[in-house]
Order: sequence, then structure tokens, then C-alpha cells
Amino acid sequence: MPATLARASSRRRRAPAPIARVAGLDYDVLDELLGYSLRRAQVAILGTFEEATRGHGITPPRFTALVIIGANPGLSQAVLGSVLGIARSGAMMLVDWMVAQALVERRRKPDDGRTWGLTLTPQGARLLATLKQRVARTERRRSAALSARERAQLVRLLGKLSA
Amino acid sequence: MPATLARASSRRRRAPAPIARVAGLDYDVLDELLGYSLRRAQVAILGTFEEATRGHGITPPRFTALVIIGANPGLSQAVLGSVLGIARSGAMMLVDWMVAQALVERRRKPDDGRTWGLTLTPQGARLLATLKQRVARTERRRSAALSARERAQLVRLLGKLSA
DNA sequence: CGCGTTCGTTATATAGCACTACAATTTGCC
DNA sequence: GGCAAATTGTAGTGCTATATAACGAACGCG
Repeated sequence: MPATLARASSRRRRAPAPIARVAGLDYDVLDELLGYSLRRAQVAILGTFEEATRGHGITPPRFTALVIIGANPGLSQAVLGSVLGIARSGAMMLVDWMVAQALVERRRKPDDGRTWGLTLTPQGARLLATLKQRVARTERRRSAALSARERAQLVRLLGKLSA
Repeated sequence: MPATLARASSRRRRAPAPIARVAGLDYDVLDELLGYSLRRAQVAILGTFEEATRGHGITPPRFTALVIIGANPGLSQAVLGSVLGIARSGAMMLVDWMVAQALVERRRKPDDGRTWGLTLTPQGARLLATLKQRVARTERRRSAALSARERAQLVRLLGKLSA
């Protein structure tokens, strides 16, 4: 069985089980640590992401890749990889998958014969538009406990943290 | 090769490469999405965690397990698994590793012959005390761009999100 | 006492990546 | 022009984390 099969895989890992808050248990310092808070929040948001993209085989890195390619047509796989924080071989597999799904095209660039320029196909652009809406909507629903101000504040603080 | 080898592994996955901000690239909606902001922040914090625990073979789930066992001696593997959000078999492997490192002990409970009660060994307690300090310290250093108020606010907002 | 349930355990499978090595191409330097 | 160095895409391999399924032992309830 050729290794390329793994690349074409469109099966997705199920989102991790939500991290239950066990009643009557002492969480000690965990509640004050950023790492643990971040992990819990991310699992929660991951659940909404899966809900928004159900049935399309789209994982978070794949979604990010679509957005980036859509907003920056013609960029190379290497740049895409660095945006995603993955190695070139990973970017390669990711693009292979999207090409197989006819969401993305590789086009030779005239000025540099080494690199491919990545662009969305019409289907890719259509899917991206749909998913952008759905992801934004489910995220907003999930964070309904936060006011618009709080939500913006949260994004701002997270940005400061990773700067 | 028996599967138990995997269990005894004390090698850790390297923290993922920091997600570089590529200059001159359009990030489109990503900057407003919670999922992407969370992911970036988590990678950043993961880096500090690795720094704090270097050389001890302690991964985030292992650290969480140590804290929870330390604060709730005698709890079962199944409860531990649900706190961590992992399956029972995963909790099993995790505890196997900690027992092999002499950080944790399994003791039969007299009232229920099915379950083990987990407790820290003296070494486990010592290591935990050290790591708690170091993790808290490196997290604070990493989040130096945030004021104490902002940091507390961030933890509060994250908690609301995963509630 | 029998039956469903829970716990720990074991074995197996798989996704996601990293790492390495390699071929093609371009670029820099002489 | 020609050759070393750098960059890109590609292919193969391996490892880690974790899920899933199956099983025996112990428990609880009727």
C-alpha cells in the first residue's frame, strides 16, 4: 500500500472529549495556570470547529491553509508551512490533500521555476466562503457567555501573549 | 517488541515550532477567530512549559496528573482520565509511566477491589513542588507583556469560555 | 444468584508530524 | 560560462499520542 494513501486520507480525528469539570475535586494551582486554562478553552473551541466543518474533512490546519491561500494567492508551500508552524513535508501532505479534493491548484511560477504558486480553485473559494461564515457563527455561539467587548479583549490578550 | 515499551517511554515530543508571524502576509479573518488566537497562544505557552520541565520527562498531561493526584490522594485512574479528558487506556499508560518513575503508587482500596487508589510517593511530592514553582515562574515571565490585572482577566475569560 | 455495569488491563490501529535523504532548479561567485 | 551553495518540492521511514475494542474481575441490584 503506497504511502500516498495516508496523504489522501480525508478522515478526521474526532475532537478530543470535552474536559469535564469533576465535582468535589481539588484542582489546586491548575485554575490559575495559563497553560491549563488555554488547553481547556481550546478543547471547547475545537468542538465548535468540528461542528462548523462537519462532513467536509476540514481540520484546523486545513482551514487555516485555505484562508491563507485565499487571501494570498500564489504563495509557496514553504511560506504556507511557516504560517502553519509545520515542516515542509507536512505542508506538502496538506497541499496534496487539498489538490486531491480539487480545492487548491499548484501553478508553476514564471519567475522562479523551483516553487509552485498555490491558488484556490472555484470550488475551494466557494467552500472557504461557506466555512468562514459557519466557523465565525459557531464560535460566536460558543462564546455567548462573553460580551462583544470581552470577546475582543480576549483576542487582544491572547495576541499579546503570543507576540 | 512488546507494546509495553511505548508505555515506559520517557521521551517527550518536542514542543511545536513557534508560529512565526510572516510579514506582509494577509491573515484575513484568522486574527479575529478565537480558535487561531488560542492555538498560537497555546504554542507559545507550551514552549515555556517545556523550558520549565526540561530534563524531567514531564509532559503537560503528566504534570496535570501529578497536581491532581497530589491534591486528591486516593483517586482512581478512571477519575484521573476524565479530568485529563483522555480514555481509560490512556490514563493507564500515564500511570504506568509515573509508577515506573517512582512518582506515584497504586494502592488497593479495601472497599472496592476493582479500583486502585493513586497517591504520590515522597519523590513525586518533591518533584511536584519543584515543578509547580518553576511552571508558575516561567509562565509569569512569558506573560510579562500582560499586567497582573490583564493576566487574571485572561484566565477569567478563558474559564468562561470553557464553562 | 444472575445480569448489567464499572474498572483496570491488554492489544491493535491510525492520524499527524517530524526527520532524513534526494532530485531538480536557481542563484552567487569566480 | 561553469561550478558550488542554497532553496524547493518530493518520497520514505519512524515515532508519539491517543483511540477503539475486547476481556476478566469485582460490584450492585433485583
